[in-house]
Amino acid sequence: MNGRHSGRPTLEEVALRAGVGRGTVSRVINGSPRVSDRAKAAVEAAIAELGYVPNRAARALAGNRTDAIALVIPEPETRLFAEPYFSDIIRGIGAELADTDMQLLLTLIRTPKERARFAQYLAAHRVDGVLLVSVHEDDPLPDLLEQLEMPAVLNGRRSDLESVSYVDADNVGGARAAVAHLIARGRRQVATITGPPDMYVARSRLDGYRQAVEAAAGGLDSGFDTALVARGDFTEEGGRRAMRELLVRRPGIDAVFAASDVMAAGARAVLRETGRRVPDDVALVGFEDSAIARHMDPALTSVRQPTEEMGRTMARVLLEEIAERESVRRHVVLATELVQRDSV
Amino acid sequence: MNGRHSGRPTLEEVALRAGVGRGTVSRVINGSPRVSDRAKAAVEAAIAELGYVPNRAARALAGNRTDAIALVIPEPETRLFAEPYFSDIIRGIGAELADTDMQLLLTLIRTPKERARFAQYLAAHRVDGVLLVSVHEDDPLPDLLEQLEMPAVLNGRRSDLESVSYVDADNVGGARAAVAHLIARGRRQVATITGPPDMYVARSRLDGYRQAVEAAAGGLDSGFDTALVARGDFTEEGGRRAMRELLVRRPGIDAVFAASDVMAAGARAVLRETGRRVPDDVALVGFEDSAIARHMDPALTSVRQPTEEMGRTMARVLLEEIAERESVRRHVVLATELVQRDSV
DNA sequence: TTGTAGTGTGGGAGCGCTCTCAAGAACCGC
DNA sequence: GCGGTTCTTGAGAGCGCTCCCACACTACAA
Repeated sequence: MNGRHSGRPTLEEVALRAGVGRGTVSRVINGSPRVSDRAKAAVEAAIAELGYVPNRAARALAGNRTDAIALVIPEPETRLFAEPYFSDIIRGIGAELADTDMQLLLTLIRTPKERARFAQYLAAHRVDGVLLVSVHEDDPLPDLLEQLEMPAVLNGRRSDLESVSYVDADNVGGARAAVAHLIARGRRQVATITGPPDMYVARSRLDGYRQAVEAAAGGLDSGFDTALVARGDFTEEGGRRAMRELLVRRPGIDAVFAASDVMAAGARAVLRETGRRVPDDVALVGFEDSAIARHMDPALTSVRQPTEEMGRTMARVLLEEIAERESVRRHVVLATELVQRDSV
Repeated sequence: MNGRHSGRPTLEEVALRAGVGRGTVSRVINGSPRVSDRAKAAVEAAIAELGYVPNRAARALAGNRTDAIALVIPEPETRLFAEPYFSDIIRGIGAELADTDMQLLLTLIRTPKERARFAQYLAAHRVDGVLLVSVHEDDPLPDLLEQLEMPAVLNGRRSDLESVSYVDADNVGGARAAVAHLIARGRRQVATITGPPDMYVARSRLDGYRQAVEAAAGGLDSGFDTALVARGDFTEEGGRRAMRELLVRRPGIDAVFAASDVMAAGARAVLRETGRRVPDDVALVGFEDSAIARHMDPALTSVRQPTEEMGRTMARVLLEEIAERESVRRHVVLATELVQRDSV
């Protein structure tokens, strides 16, 4: 640092070198069409020679924007973070943002205090938009975002009536396909382990299950039977409990659709304990196609979500929303796919 | 936005309301001691009444800093990202940063082009410091950081001579403990599957293995025997290949220390294929204590790293380095711990 | 009394950009 | 060849902060 001057060239110096005014340089940098080819070339040359890089802070200050978006992760979910799910989402977001000069801010929220702080943060408009993962039904954040007119995209939705933009996987379709597959393989007593009923994703997967069961008509011992539905909580222990419950209620079960791989892992353990073989005695399907699925024994058939694509889409949708002034809400649902392994 | 004015109060308005000058408000905000109690109280009241939040961009511009640090993740590693390892690191970083008003920028680097761009990014001083995870030996980034005098902390190190600050786990100690445990349980032909030799972490774990073997004296069939060392690459397939190799060379192996859980999973598959039981015929220990370890069958004994603590420490060290003007390099090594499960 | 430190304090200058506006250059049709 | 467009351009005026200097004012020593 040579005293006063920090060493890095400024827009003014570029202008001087290119023999044009500051305004022209600014126009070139921002891709304005109203610049002559000659001026543009001169500016570009000067930028290259000087190795000029715009000062982000100055830009943000003058332009009243930040060129940054926040990825918000509620702390209870940081465990979930450990799933390929999250890393894929993040990779997708990163890929979509790569060609932009948007920055991705990681914001973990763990305490109500931090939540309040984040609200203030938003109110101070320190980001241009927000990406929210794993929202719960009672999450106040989306509403706050809406109220502040802050561009935002959710990963998943809180309900059918979700007003904020979201990108979601086709949970209903995925679950339906999984259960239909079980039925097609001749299973006649297909149970399901659900997620917490206050989560939309859990209800959706249950809906898919129900649709497949009701569509099967005579292919099953019974129609939709609540005794075949056990409630889990997306944890392994929850999967265990639910599986035990199911076996008490209907010992003859020959297939289980678990609404998450982790719960499937719990169920699998109980099946083993009770001397049931997978898939010979009981077929098992999970949801998410996480690492666990591949490493289970036998490898778990599971419903895959296009996770990276979801991340990309979230970023794209958010950028669109930031770009346009009117806030048109976008709702995107991406298809899921059944990945067949050895547990069916 | 009501025309000219964006609505958010500025420092100037706070000053007006508090009946002081701009300088005084700034001093209060930045915790300068040279403010009278009376003035301080007045300013604080005004801030509260107005709900004032400093404008980050203006601050950055005027103060020539950014209050942001970058977490850099090389793309090939984003898979790794899916490990609890990363999420724990990130959680640790987040925890340490929570009380600061530092922002965490997520930067994925996947192509050489993006790498170049990031270099430019750094040169433009758009962050106050950098956190680098999973550095490879030939990674030029740390040197670039050093050259730019940019505060930086690595997760792990490139070699014994690492000059940049780093926070690492005690890989040697962890590996030594794991192998010593195998020997203590009476295993006499303990093999190891290593990581790529151009990774320091892989060499460290091999060192630990060697130390334990050499310390065992008569407790083993032989001393350090290169036939018992097979090279993997931290992938499951690599673990498989290495395991096959070992079985060809020494069919009587009764224990394997894999330098990562994923490779242990690969090894386990081969052991199963060749009709060997774990742990009855061959005991198995991994490293990392990832989710896979818990879900393997039998559950894998593995060396746990204090991951969240590593994240915290990285952030703390980086903040210190940013705070002080002299760049004193810090090297922190945190202890590991053997988590015993059923594979030994 | 005068001098010498030492506190608090206000406000000018400036960080590096974008935006706006008016003026000059170039071009059009008649 | 003229008035009227349209395009291009330079530069002033900020954006909201921090830094720093100078000016009170106090306190105490000479």
